[in-house]
Amino acid sequence: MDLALYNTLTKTKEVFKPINENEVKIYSCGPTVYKNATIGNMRTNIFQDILRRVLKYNGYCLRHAMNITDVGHLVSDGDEGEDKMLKSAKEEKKTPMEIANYYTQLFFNDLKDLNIETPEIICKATEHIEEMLEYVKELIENGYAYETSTAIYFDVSKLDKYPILTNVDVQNQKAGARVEVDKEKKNPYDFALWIKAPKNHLMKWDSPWGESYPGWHIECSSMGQKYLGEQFDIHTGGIDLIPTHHENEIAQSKGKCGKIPARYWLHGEYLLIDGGKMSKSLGNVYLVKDIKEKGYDPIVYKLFSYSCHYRNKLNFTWEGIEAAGKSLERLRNCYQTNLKGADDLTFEDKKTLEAIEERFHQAINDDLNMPLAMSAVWEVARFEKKNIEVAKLLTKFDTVLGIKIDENNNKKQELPEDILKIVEERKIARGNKDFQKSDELRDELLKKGYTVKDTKNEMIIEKI
RNA sequence: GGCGACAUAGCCAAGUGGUAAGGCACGAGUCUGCAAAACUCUGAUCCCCGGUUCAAAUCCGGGUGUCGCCUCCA
Repeated sequence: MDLALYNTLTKTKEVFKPINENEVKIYSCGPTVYKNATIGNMRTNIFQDILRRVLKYNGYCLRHAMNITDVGHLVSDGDEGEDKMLKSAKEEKKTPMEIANYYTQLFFNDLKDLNIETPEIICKATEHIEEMLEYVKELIENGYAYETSTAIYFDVSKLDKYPILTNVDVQNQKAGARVEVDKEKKNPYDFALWIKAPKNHLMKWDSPWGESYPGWHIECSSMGQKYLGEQFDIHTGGIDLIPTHHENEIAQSKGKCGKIPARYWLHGEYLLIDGGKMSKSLGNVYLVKDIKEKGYDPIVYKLFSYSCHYRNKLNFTWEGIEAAGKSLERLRNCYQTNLKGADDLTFEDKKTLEAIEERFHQAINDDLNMPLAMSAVWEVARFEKKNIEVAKLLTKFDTVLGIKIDENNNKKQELPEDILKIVEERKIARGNKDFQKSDELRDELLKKGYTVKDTKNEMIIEKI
């Protein structure tokens, strides 16, 4: 069954054909570790995780690299201004390295909470300064870069076409309409490859141009090439990276080796908050931590994101999270029910399940259509016959979903002794059909923060 | 000003030519001493107008509305 992916490069859905038959090489633009990753960032990571899992479902092996930007990301891409790492370091009175390590750790904690697979290769910008310098030198040798008093710039006019990802008329754009123009730049769209460090600049390295530091785009080009080669299969990132970062990565690669670094470019759309953009000024920036603090398993957010295709905007609301929370609970319950199910499956049943599995596979292979795939998942979850084979199929689906469907919602909790005592009393009262006392004890448990659910055979006590 | 996306039931959303997936909420029911949980059932002709077609939510034209990008951003 063919896997089709939407390629930003060609603006069409294409059948995916890897360069090497069995190993798919992917590069994902990772976090800039000077601040918390938001649930918006995480939507992109979830999308990338789905891509990984779908490729594996189709039998591919992966070589997936993701960078950690711990230097070189400027406040303004107009090439002046502070490095973000330095800005945070100053604000938090820490060294840039401390800041980077701290937020890198938080980032990986989020990935773990969301059950997102870690790429095979994690590469830090600060550990690849040599490679970046080499890359810039080659660009100069190839005639694609020039030096000014402040930086080494990439000369976009040397390219056959720029930009290629978006429809912008570079010639007729008003240069400097909103940003101050560096008079030494040859073209308004020229961007900095390497920047000469001002005095007192904290993060800087020796280079042929004195103490200096890398521009934003060069890290991805050089690390991508180092770990995946001059051209690899898939490059991913958020949609906002298209016009600047990815455009310039392509420019750099063309200047160095004449190739566009990846054949397929996949971009995840934005997450909206209450119908609009997430922004600090609106006070609607949420982190994974916030979802946890509201009492939800972070995986609820992951399941929530499956309600919408990755190339469409998804509107985040707490109502939506509540809905996804219910769904996750039901799915896990269904799995447990099937695990213990003893219904026999007929030949027809098996054929029905196979057909659903087929639909699931088609959905994920149709440009990772998770909303459609989920409808197949629900059909299996609601399958009238309860059998371990059904549970196994759900487990198979979960290799793509990654929602830990086999996690038991009702796992026994350690209850304090005073609570256990009340529970025992209530069991006796119910045994004697003393429902008045039973209800009183239920109220008492509620006051102490525990809910009670009576099922046929047992009493389920849960902490609120 | 330039570029682009979207508009489907109360909400989140699939579907891109043959008479509308799925989830949540609501309502009804089964079960239960009750409650909760669980389970079952129930809902839309697809922003408006015009056109193409045997046939359109789906294609074309024109409106209206919402949002995003063009400065850093997943």
